[in-house]
Formats: sequence, structure tokens, C-alpha cells
Amino acid sequence: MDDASPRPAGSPLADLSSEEFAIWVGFLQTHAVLARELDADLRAAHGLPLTDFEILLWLANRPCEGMRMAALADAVLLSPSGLSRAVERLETRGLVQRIPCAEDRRGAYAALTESGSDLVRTAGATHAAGIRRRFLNRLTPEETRVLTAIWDRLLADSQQTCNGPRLRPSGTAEARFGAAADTTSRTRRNDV
Amino acid sequence: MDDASPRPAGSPLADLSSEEFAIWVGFLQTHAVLARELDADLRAAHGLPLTDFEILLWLANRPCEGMRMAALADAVLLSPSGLSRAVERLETRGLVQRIPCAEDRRGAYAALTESGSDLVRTAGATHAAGIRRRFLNRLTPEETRVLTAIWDRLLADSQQTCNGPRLRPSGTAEARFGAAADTTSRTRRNDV
DNA sequence: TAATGGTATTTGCGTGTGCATGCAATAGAA
DNA sequence: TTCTATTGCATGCACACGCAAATACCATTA
Repeated sequence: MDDASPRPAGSPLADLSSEEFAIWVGFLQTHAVLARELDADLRAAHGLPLTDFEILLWLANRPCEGMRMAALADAVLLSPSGLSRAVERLETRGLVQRIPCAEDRRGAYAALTESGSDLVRTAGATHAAGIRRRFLNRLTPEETRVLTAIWDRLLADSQQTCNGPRLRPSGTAEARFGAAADTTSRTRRNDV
Repeated sequence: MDDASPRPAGSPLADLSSEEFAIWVGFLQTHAVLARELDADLRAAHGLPLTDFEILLWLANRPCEGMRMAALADAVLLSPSGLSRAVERLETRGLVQRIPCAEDRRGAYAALTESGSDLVRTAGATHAAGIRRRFLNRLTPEETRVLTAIWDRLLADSQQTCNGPRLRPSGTAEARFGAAADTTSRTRRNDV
């Protein structure tokens, strides 16, 4: 180590105690590390970035009908334009197909193709193993309970308590995943 | 809700139990939500993106001498090129100055200017308040203990256990922050 | 000293993303 | 019906980022 003390008095974040600060930084760094590693895993094994995999993963839950573009954008926390291009990428790779929406001819569904279905299955094994190895296996049962409670609480009322944009529908993480197909609420945005 | 069950049997991540899956998704979504919200806070209040603020924050710990570019890149998890341009941005805004390194004339220090120091102080108050309000205040003491333990464990041995790239130096989050000034190890990368 | 190899940083280029905008389609009111 | 407002998605543009190559500078060896 060197002479630099971690957060000298007078640090811009001096409002936070050392422990508080450590929790926040740890959260950020843990996420950064895990996301990078898992992304690298998927790219190496299947040439598939994590973001693209997550799109396929959501679609895999609705094999037949697919998902509306806006709902999918909400699901993967991407802007509509970002999703539009992502689906375009996946479409040129033959993993996803756009299906025009009969009920509303402005709209479109994104659905897995056969090969997309295959890829998400094999890549899913890689990904699940990575999540286990790098994250889940290192948690005690007690810790998993605590984490579940924290995520649910923070995500559930992120909109009421924080006057901010309503980012995700409420509910447990389990319920949130897979529940966005019909709630086509355009409420997520990076708005300032 | 609709007909779509969250993760039907046969889901690509069926290797993971529902609870396991929920923990992982909750982690991702919580991070995404908080990062977006805090970024929006900083942009709205000070026109400063979160990434840029983090650079200033690290520099604020070494007010006089500044930090070497490579060390700073390691600290904020940016590639050398990414950091080079980020510092360039901040330099044109007058928040940071590059100081050529006397001992090694290839190198350069980045250091806060007067106005950069002012901005990081006021922005730090905003940021600390946001972290408190959106995150820390919603954790019980028990939960903060658990989180600290988890982050330390995962970050400490992310390199040994996971044969992956060594992403950050070991130690507590507190120690990690502020300790990277001299360890100019170029070890972080998005490598495939 | 000259040659060689390594290191710190910057720059060229490709890619992914968001915002603003445009187009087509729907919904509702007159 | 027709006019207006809104919605779903795609596209132009700008920007941030990473990788690879270039540049400038050590450091070691002969």
C-alpha cells in the first residue's frame, strides 16, 4: 500500500461512513466484475454478448408468440432504439425473427428462430454454470435469503419512494421476469 | 399477469432454481436501476455523468499529486484509451489537468483543477444523498453486514477461484478504493 | 554507445447505445 | 368521415467505449 489513506476526511463523499461507502463501492465493483466475466464467458463459448443473450433469454420464455418490441426493451432495460438495433443484429444472425403484429399493424413481435432456440439453450448452460460458479456457490443460504429480501424491497418501491422514473414493474424478481409481455407500458427511460 | 409463467420448465437457465435465478436477476436489475437513477441525479444537478464523477472522486483523494493515467484507468474500470478520452473531456471542461510526469516522461498525472475540486465536492453531496436515499437507508444493519461480507468475499478471490482476468486488487472495498495509485498493473481488460 | 525489448499513453477505427426525429398506424372527437 | 393526438417502431446523429496500432520514452544488454 502507499501513503494514500482510503477516504481522507474532506473526501467529497465524507457524508458516508467508511462502512457505507464500502458497501456501495463493493456493490458497484462486484457487479462490474461479474458482468465482465460472464460476458467474456458467453463471448468465448458462443460468440454471444451478454446483452444479446439476455434478449434471447426473455424470448425463450415465449417460444411461440414472441414478445412485442417495447415489452422486450423494458425487459432488458434497453431504449427502444437500442433494442431495435439489437434485434436487427440478432435477425441478421438468424437467431431472431420479426413477426408483424396482426392486431396492431404498427407493432412487431420478436421471436426466436429454431437456431436461436438452440443457441440460447446451449449458451444458457454456460451462463448458468458461470452464475453458479462465480456468484451463487459463494453465498450461504442465509446470504441468499438476505439478498432476495434486499432486491425485492429495492425494486418493489423504487418508484414510490424515489420519485424517480418508474423503471420496472413491481413484484418479486421471479415475477418481474416474464411478466412484461402484455404490460406494454412505456415507462422506462433515461430521462433527466 | 398473463399466461406466461416466469421460467417454464425447459427454460435455458433451468439449471438454476427459481430462487437462484431471482437472486441473480435481482442483482442485475437493482444495479441497473440504481446506476441509472444516480447517473440521472448527477446529470440533472451538475451536468456530470456518473462515470466522469467517479474519475473526479478518485482524483479527489490525491489532491496535490494527482494519479497516473494507468492507475486511474484501473480504478474506474476503464480501458486506457477510454480513460484517455474521459480525461480529455474533463480537461476541456476545465475540471482536470494533465501534468507531465517528471520521473518518467512517457507518463502523465491527472489532477483536479480548482473548479474540478469544487464540483466534485458539491456533486459529492448530491451523490452521497442519492446513495443514502436510494440504497443505504433501505438496508437494515444486519443486511449491511451481510452485504459487506459478500462483496469482500467475491472481490477478494475473484482472481484465484475464477481463473479469469485479475480485475481488482484484493482487500476490503475500503482498501481497494484509494490503493491503486502506485500498483500500476495493467491487468484489467475485457479480454475474450 | 547502439540495439533491443518493454511500458505509458494517445489515436484510428469499429461498435453499441441513447436522444431526437420521422413514418405509419391507431384512437378518439367533431 | 375527417381531423388531431398518440403510439410503436425505425433511422440520423452524436458520443462513449474497446481493441489494435502508433508514438514516445525508458531500461537492459552487448
